[in-house]
Amino acid sequence: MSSDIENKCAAKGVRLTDQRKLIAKVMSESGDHPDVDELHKRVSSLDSKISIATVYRTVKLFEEAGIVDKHDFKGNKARYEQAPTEHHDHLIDINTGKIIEFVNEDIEKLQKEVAKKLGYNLVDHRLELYGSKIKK
Amino acid sequence: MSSDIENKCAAKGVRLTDQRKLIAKVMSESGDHPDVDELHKRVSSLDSKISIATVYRTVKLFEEAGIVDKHDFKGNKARYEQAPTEHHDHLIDINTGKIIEFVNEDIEKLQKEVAKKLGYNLVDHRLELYGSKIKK
DNA sequence: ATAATTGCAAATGCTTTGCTTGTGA
DNA sequence: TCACAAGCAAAGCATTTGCAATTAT
Repeated sequence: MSSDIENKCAAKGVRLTDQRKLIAKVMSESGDHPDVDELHKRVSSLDSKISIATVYRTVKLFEEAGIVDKHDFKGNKARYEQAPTEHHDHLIDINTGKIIEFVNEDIEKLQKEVAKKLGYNLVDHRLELYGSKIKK
Repeated sequence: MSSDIENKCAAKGVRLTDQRKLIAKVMSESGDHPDVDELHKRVSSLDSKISIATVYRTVKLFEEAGIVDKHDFKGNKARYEQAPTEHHDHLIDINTGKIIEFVNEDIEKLQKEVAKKLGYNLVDHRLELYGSKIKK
């Protein structure tokens, strides 16, 4: 019962400690985009002595290994999610904070074109939509 | 010789102090996207006693009045630019930090469509491309 | 006149880090 | 074994804020 992220760590040669295993497990099972405090809260219920510094160091480690993605949405602290197999962007509900993932190949293609036209290779991008629910 | 931003302040009923006038002037004349430190540096050459707290308070004030835009590009501190008349997005050169502005109506339209399809009205968005220059 | 603004320094909030002890391979 | 990781508290950095003095309208 090693978690998804745990397997990726093994594959990347990242040393697995008990704490990292717990953080990996919690992140693997999280369907949302928790911030460090929230992660620490969730992990603490499994190991009450884990320090928040360890959570910070671990998410950074995972991020640098390409195992998790970090997001800095407007006005919020950094949030994390397990690196997805297929890329997606985010729509943030400005009233509730709810995050919805979406994929749009046309936009992806246009971004590459724009970059190319400006003389650049697209290395990374950030696309976030902020919206309010349409009432009916 | 009142600056562009100064006029907008008057129009919005924002009280104009000497310090604010200087910050408005510097921002009006800036073609780039300076951060608060840089703004403070530029303003200090006109008034050496202006405090950085005032710069922070003023850019926030201008931002809330819709007079300047704030950008939090990846890995950098907040940068500011005079609110443009026509919207644009940014491409950031990951090697030099250079910022290039661009407009793409197709992407804009697609963003609205994506939001609508998810049941949201698009209120705001963030699109940043990170790229490296194509060598020839 | 007087409510708003400034400058300063202290406080904040998130994140990183130094150091000593503990531990995975 | 022993280089690396954890826990703790202190430090860092960008930004905000309390307060007394100053200023714009």
